[in-house]
Amino acid sequence: MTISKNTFTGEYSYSLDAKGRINIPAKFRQSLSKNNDNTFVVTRGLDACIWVYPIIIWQKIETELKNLSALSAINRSFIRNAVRYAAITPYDKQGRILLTPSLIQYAKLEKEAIIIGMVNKIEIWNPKTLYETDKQNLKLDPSTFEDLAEKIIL
Amino acid sequence: MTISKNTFTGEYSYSLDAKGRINIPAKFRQSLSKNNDNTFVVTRGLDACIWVYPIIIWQKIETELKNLSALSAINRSFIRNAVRYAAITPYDKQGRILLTPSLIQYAKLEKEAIIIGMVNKIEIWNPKTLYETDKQNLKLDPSTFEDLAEKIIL
DNA sequence: TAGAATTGTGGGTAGCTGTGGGTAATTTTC
DNA sequence: GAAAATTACCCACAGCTACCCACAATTCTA
Repeated sequence: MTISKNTFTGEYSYSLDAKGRINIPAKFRQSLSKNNDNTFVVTRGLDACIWVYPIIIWQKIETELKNLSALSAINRSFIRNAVRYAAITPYDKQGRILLTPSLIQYAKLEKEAIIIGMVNKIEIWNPKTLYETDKQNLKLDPSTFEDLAEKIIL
Repeated sequence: MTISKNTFTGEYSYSLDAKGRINIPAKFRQSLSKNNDNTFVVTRGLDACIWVYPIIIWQKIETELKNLSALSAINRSFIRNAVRYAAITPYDKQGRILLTPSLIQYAKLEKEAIIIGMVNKIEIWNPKTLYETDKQNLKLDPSTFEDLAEKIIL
């Protein structure tokens, strides 16, 4: 099997139910390597969305965070935010994970949700917020985009 | 076999069926190297068409995207747009891949479709759109072509 | 040139996926 | 300690998808 594990791509539309559960696309679950024990870690994204990591990827991130210098104020605040809202959630028999009320509120999630594979992690968005963020991003420095595009897209 | 692997040339006319499946020309499938597991990746092209990559080429792109830091908002936006529309699709016993509704809509595909080999990737076009785009391109500044000519020896 | 193999296209179906809801166990509150 | 609220786990089911087979047209082969 050459398909890479713990790698996610594509955009999907799913719905958050009354209990705060949301389905992880079957393709994403199948991409999870066995040692993840059907478990993800959810936390606040740096954008107004929820980030979902396979647990073994998250563990690597935690180790890296520990190695960051504790002297820098930026680092301290980043670590605090990244770790503070993180929750471990195995998915149920139907493939759903449970989101915390705090995260649902942070991402302003309502019933409809967009799930995006971001290669090594997954993002959950309110469609409106995603649209607004896309619009904002168009204003970012275009030359940086072009540099990236030249380097990466074949 | 002297033909180089994962290289595609030529133009073909194929049809998209009611289920969103489209045949990949046999010559293109035969050109795929074994480690692709009969699998392509489809995504949005920069023009109004669908790009089809052999999966091992796409995986190189994924690896580079994984190495971009998520601390930068520009990086996040770039990754999101690069992978958002990408779908991994192995071809079936008849040699067809499945296109997502989103991509079909983006390329305005109807029943008839033109498939073009673009060396390291494949393009799928609505014939009308292709014709219009060709016409537009003739109006482009010819100096752009000359710039390219200096970089690429035909 | 006749037969064999391959190719492109259409369609059927079993099993999976996404979504809702129920219930017993557990925790919280008074 | 009892009642209320919350949580964890289970089942149901409609719709869809992946996989299979069929077949005509084309290409290959001897």
